[in-house]
Order: sequence, then C-alpha cells, then structure tokens
Amino acid sequence: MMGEDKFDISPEWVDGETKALEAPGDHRAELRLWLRLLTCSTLVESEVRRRLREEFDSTLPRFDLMAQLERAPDGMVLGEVSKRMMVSPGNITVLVERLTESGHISRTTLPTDRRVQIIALTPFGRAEFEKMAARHADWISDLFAGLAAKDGGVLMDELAKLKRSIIAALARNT
Amino acid sequence: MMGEDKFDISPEWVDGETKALEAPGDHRAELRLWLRLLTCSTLVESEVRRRLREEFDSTLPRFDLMAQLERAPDGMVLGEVSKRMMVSPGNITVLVERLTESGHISRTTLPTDRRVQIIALTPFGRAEFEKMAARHADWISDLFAGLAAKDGGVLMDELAKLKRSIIAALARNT
DNA sequence: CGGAGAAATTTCAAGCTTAAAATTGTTTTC
DNA sequence: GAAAACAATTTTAAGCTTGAAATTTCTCCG
Repeated sequence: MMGEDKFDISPEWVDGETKALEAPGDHRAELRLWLRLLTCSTLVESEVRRRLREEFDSTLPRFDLMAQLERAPDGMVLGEVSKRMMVSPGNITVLVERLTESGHISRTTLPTDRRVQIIALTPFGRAEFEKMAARHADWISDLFAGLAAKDGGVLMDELAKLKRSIIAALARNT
Repeated sequence: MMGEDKFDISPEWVDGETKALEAPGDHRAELRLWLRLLTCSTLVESEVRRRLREEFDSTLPRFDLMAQLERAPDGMVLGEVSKRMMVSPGNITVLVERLTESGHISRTTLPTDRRVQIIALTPFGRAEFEKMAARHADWISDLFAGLAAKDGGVLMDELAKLKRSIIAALARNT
C-alpha cells in the first residue's frame, strides 16, 4: 500500500479507448491513483503527528477531538463526536478519559437522559487548542505551499468527485 | 481533522487576488483541501481494512508487507521493507513474527552478515497474496468507479504536484 | 589485533484502534 | 406496568504503531 516510490512522477490514466483493449479486470490505473493518494495523505499525517508531539506533547486524535469541540460551544454528545471523527465509540471513551484528566475537556451527564454524556472544551482546553490550531494551519500551509492556486482549486474539485464516487460505492454495497 | 461534513461539496480555492486581501496567516483553503484529502483516504482505507478482515481474516499492514515482498522474488532485507512501507523498524519486527508463524513468509539470516534478516513470501504466502490482491483491486476499482477517465488523469497529475510540494516542504525543514 | 563507532534489528512502554460483548438506562408495546 | 426492544456508552481482547533504549554484529582505524 505504501509502496509508491517516493519520487516517481506520472503514469497516464487509461482513457476509454485503451480500456477496451485491456485484459478484463485490469485495475492498474485506479490502484496507482489510490497509492498516490495514500502516499500524500500519509506523508502529511506523519508530519503533523510528529510536530504535535514535538511542539505540544500531544497527538493527532486528541487534536481532532478538540477540533470537533471547538465548533460546539455548548458541548457535544459522545456519539456525535464518534460519528464526526469516524472512529469507534470505544475509542472516544479512552480519549475522553485522558483529555478530562489533563483538564482540556469537561464531561457532564445529561440530567434528562442519564445514558448521555456531554463533553466540552474547558477554557484551558480552548486556549491550548487555539495555540495548536494556529501552528497546525501553518504546517499544512507550508506543506501545500508548492501547489499553485489554480492546482489547489482543481484538486479540491477532483477530490469532491472522488468523494462522491466513494460514498456512492459504499452505499451500493450496503 | 476528520470533521469534513460528509456531503459538503466545493468551496473555492483562493486565487492570487483574493489572497492579497486576506488577513495574514489565513490558511483556510489549504486546510479544507487537506481535510478533503484525508476524508477520501480514510474512507477508502477503512473499507479496505474491513474487507480484508471479513473476506480474509487479515489486516492492511499484513497485506502491505506481502505486497512489498511480491515484487522481490529473492526476498528483502527488513530495513528495506521498513523504509518502503514508511513505518518504524520495530513495527516490522512484530508483523514479520506473525506472518512467519502463519506460514506466509520465510525468514533467513544472511550468512555473510548476521545482523541482516531477509524475508520472502513462501509459495503459500504468494498464493494467498494473489487472491487478496485480486480482490483488493476490485474493491478499489469499485470505489473509484464514479470517477470519469478524464478526472482520474487530472487527479493523478494534481496529486503528483502535491506530492512534490510536500516532499519539498519536508526537505526544507530538515 | 582491539576497541570505537556504526548498522540492523529487537525490546519496551505507552498510546491508538477496532469489533464484539456487556452495561446501563430509556422507550415502546401489549 | 412489565417485558421486550432499543440506545448510549464502556469494557475487553487483540493488534498496530511509535520513539527511544538496548542488543548484537560488523567495520574500520590505529
């Protein structure tokens, strides 16, 4: 999966014509595309993790959780956090435990439904998050700096199409 | 990080003009792009993991390791595998242990340098990998099926540019 | 030759992640 | 108003991942 050579540049996407000539079940173009996507995403992600650890002694999951809470001044239900972060509920449990211990978030049981836990950033947590978010934005900006404005727009649009394709495929195989 | 709403579609990339008018340090466009990239990659990755588990009772790291070995009929040194997979050496140690136990790979100490471990697919491992690889290609093909041939090509090129940008940034901050 | 230093790998401690089972609490249905 | 169904969360067991420290083995310089 991670085998894309770091500096190879650009195989051609097969067009309709070529496709007709291929052996049945030839998915090389899609595989290459997936590999390249994964490589980009892994490179950025590792760098972000490394810097969060070095500069803030923190981790990506913690940052992500706080990022969710930042937009919800009144707090958020655990299940909602889990859905938005696309991780399992059990995972959230652990993260919340640590972030509560460290004073970054608070946790309350909803009085009207005692199954429901609501978490929110504490003032301290919010302040910390803001520092991290500012640095995070700088890192990303720097990593993407070599991309012309035009390319950023194109990439954004193409990724939107890809996302629709993926979601459609996931929906097909219910 | 994973907070991109599943169905939002397309904010515009800021162009040069707009950029001049922005507050210093506004990195919203890059952040959105990164978020979208990460979403796509996470969606695909989770689906692949799920299916590897369901259909083969296997995992993505194991699949990746075997994929590296498939192209190296004479085997590969552990350190080389670690570099290609972009994971830590200690990680490889564990994976190799399990794949050896299960008979998928063999491991030899190089006689001329007893520090060096060489691993290779066993015939059984190769057969298993081929089954998995074929299915894997089908899954990816299906997930990317909604993308027109033209878009595939464009995306491939834009991701190549992005990759160069990332690698350049990483090199800058040695 | 003999040690200093380098290289390859392993070990360790800590944290993340998941699916599945178990808990706890609420709602719905007869 | 109980039992069944459903919901939110936690627990559990297993595996992945990392960085740093430790080990083993080689290489090279004097």
